[in-house]
Amino acid sequence: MTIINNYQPEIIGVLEVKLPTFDSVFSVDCVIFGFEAGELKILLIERNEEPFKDWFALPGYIVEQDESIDDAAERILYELTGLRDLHMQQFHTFGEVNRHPQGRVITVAYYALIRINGQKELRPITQYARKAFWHPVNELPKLAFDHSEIFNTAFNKIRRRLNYQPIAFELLPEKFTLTQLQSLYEAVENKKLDKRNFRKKMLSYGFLKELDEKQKGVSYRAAKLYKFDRRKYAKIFHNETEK
Amino acid sequence: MTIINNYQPEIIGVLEVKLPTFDSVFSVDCVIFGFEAGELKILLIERNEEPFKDWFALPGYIVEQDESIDDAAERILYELTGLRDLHMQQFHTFGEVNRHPQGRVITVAYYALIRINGQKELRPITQYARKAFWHPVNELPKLAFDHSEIFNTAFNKIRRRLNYQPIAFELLPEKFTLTQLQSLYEAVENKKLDKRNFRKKMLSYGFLKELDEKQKGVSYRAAKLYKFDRRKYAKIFHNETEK
DNA sequence: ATTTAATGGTGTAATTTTTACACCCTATAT
DNA sequence: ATATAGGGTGTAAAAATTACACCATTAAAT
Repeated sequence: MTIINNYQPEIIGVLEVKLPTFDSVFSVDCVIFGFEAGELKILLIERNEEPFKDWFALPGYIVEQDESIDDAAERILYELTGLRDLHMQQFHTFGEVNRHPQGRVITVAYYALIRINGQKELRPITQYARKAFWHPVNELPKLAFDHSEIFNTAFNKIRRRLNYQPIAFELLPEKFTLTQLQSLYEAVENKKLDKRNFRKKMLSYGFLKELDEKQKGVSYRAAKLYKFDRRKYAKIFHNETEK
Repeated sequence: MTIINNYQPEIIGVLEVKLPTFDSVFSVDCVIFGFEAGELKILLIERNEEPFKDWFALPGYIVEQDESIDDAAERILYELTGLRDLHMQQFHTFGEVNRHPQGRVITVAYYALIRINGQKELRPITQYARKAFWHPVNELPKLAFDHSEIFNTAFNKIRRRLNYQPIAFELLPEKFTLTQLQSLYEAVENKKLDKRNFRKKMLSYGFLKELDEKQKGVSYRAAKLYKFDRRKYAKIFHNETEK
């Protein structure tokens, strides 16, 4: 049984006491989900640095000393992929001693869900990523570090949250059809749903706003477009927060 | 916009590259729930060290360099309270820059649910806690650091999980009555439940095993005792894991 | 102009789940 | 014996979920 042992307070000023420290690093990793062509995808980078140079990895890097981890997540995602202003949600911290080959690195993992369409080009700002790209969540390649495990944890999380958090609407364009919404649910849950029951249920919640617009550019009967009404949702569900 | 800047690889051996590091500390904090006398309680310590000397706080301390955070959580809880072999579950990491008055400390928070009765005495092993004790979750005092926020996050988490994870049984004695189970649900959800409906529903799940025993030492009609059947639960719910 | 291909859009009945609700039973203490 | 305190049970109404199939509309192809 190890007893906590390296706390040897040292008086610096009148009231300051130095914290016990050792070389340690923490990082954030981001699992960014998108939905395109009926497929669920995640954002990967191709690493340009050792270790795992040339491997695919989740966008992630080291947290600076003077930024919160939430801020770090936003900054790092931007620097590695060019994406910003997403609502990222922390979901788990991975702290195995040997998860990084070069030393002790604890990583806080975040996920976010975004619309792929209409996003500006993916373009890493730093040299640490050679490129960033979307990859379908089925048939994922091996990823650097323990990133496959991080991805699996994230996927399980959002799969579970899909049915009690309004996360689907973050993946779809602002205006979407009920069929698009349904195919997203089908992709995440990996099963077919009944069209009539799905529509009945979704509409019964009362937070979908039917627009006067229709789909355009399709070679078949155009579907009505809907919007997610965040205000109504908050009213109905008493603004339950999630942390 | 800060660009990642302090990664200056340095060749040490043939293949080793030094990681960028800075003084940083991470810790774990534990929110341990117990249930006693119809009340939900958590485990607090009275601090014996600056900062926040003499304050009440969640049991928590600094992770060692060579232990995983999961291991650290178990060790630290033991050292501060004398409790061990709980199943702790990580639930959130708190990373605000100024959450610790003496420097940058990121903390990974864990929760666990345990039976208070039959636990051995609470007895801190280290000097960092003067004592450890149970305190009802209603009327909690101000806690050190951001521990009140950590507690609130934990409480919201378990409140939500109560209805889709078998966590209630970790709080009760191995053999319990349906009334005890119900009063636990009522304490966590903070509302009265209907006795007949509650029993009907609980029993309908099929994972409660009725024993041939009855309650003892009560001055009224003794109630039947039940056990939670973990194997049946796993069968019924396909062993859904939670991370 | 007609046909084809592709998806849009709709209702009802059966089943299951949830809710609301009140009284007698039994063990102990007096 | 009786008072006390919680133990234990059923039914009907309402709500939610499931299963299930066909006609409508549009653009493109002919």
